[in-house]
Amino acid sequence: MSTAIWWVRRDLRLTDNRALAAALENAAQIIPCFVLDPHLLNSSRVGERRKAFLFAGLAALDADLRARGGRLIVRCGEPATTLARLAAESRARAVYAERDYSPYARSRDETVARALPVPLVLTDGLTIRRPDALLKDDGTPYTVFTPYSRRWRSHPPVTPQEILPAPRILSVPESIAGEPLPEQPRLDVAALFPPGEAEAQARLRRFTTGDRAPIYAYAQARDFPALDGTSMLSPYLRFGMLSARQAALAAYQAMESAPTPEHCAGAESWLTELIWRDFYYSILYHFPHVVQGCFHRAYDAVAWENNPAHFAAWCAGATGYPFIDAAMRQLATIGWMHNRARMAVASFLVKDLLIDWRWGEKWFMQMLLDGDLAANNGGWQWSAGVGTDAAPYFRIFNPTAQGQKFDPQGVYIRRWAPELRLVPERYIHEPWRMPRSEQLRAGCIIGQDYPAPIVDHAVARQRVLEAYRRVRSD
DNA sequence: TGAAATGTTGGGGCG
DNA sequence: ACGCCCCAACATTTC
Repeated sequence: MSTAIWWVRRDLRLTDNRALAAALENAAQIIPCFVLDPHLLNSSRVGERRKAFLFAGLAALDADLRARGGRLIVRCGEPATTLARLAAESRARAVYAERDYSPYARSRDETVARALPVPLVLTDGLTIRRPDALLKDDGTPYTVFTPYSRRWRSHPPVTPQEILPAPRILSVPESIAGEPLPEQPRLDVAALFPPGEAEAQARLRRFTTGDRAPIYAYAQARDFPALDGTSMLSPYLRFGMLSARQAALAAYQAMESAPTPEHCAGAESWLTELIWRDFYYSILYHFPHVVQGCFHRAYDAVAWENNPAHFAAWCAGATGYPFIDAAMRQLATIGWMHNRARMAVASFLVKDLLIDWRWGEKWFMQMLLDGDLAANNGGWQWSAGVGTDAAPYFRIFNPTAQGQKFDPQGVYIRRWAPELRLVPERYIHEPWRMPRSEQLRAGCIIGQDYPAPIVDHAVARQRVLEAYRRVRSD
């Protein structure tokens, strides 16, 4: 009886999984195997919460496999030796996996391919369009989002036929044993982000189907962090509990059945976010130096202040700017942050505090359930104005104005920074302006219950403009 | 997927 | 009626 290994990495799903499908096409029995790679588990960029989400996701995948007659085999160790041993033990004829694009993943896969006695077959599926197949006419990669997205959209829409159904039944050899997952604190946000493919599918359906689907309001609602206007699918896409291609299909279908052009625009703008995701994978693939430093290398020379006390205040949500602090506490509390808020806090760290964007990038990786190298790195470089398609360096968010625009009544602020709950609306974005009597009435003494601003925005703005000006060539 | 600084215009108050 | 100032509202430029 022929056997193949399905090497599960960040594709924790049975639906629309080309690696799984290819394994099943070529073998009567498969071994779904997740390798706990010490390099990743001990990385300082992998937070406990994301690890817990992964482990719970593996348990969910195991349950889904068992419902189909299979199970998940977990092995611990270096992928090359672990998989070579498993291949020998099981007499597998090949190993199938979904292609990944980070420099680490690519070199790991090369090492694994060399170590295996059988072929390592890599399939598409992490992105919607292949990074190496979406190039400018001159054969070079895109470095600006808008033309990239234009070319991306010029491809035919994703069709339902492309989405591979989950296998109904599969068979795993009895003789193969796994190891238990190491002890791990349980996922404290499991109620908010239940791990697993079933939840991912349910969310996608809820977000994209019906005339009143949230996707239709996305273009307007997505900018207001107090609203429930986004899909909150990012952790699921991060671990492949949902295929990005299936998400794109849902967006196309919503566009097609949109009742009005405005509704259609909502679905289009959600699709644009999926295209951003593809774009940043493409950047990571073609320009791997972004992992270490700025896409535009000149900005590596910016003289950051890197004040550790300021960084600690930013991490803790204690900068004195309510919108920033609410966002940072949301991140620390639930392992997720609204995208509008991500842009604001990133701008604040880099432009107001003059701290190296890589400090913020790393903190996000440690805290986010959806922490993903390509998207996170791309987003940070964009915010810092040092990356592809960068916001010009002088595009500096005003931390107060961002709150006033996108959380006018301070609903989001009050939710995440409860010491400000009783602050009147006219002071909610600038509580330091409250007269003493108002502070007493609101039970919020500035400097005691809530910090005074740690920097003056107007001063900080001039400082960062000067710091960037110094490294510019033109 | 900004925001601040600067420039322009036009209405109204007022001597 | 006129010129002047103020300033809001909007437009443009600049970082």
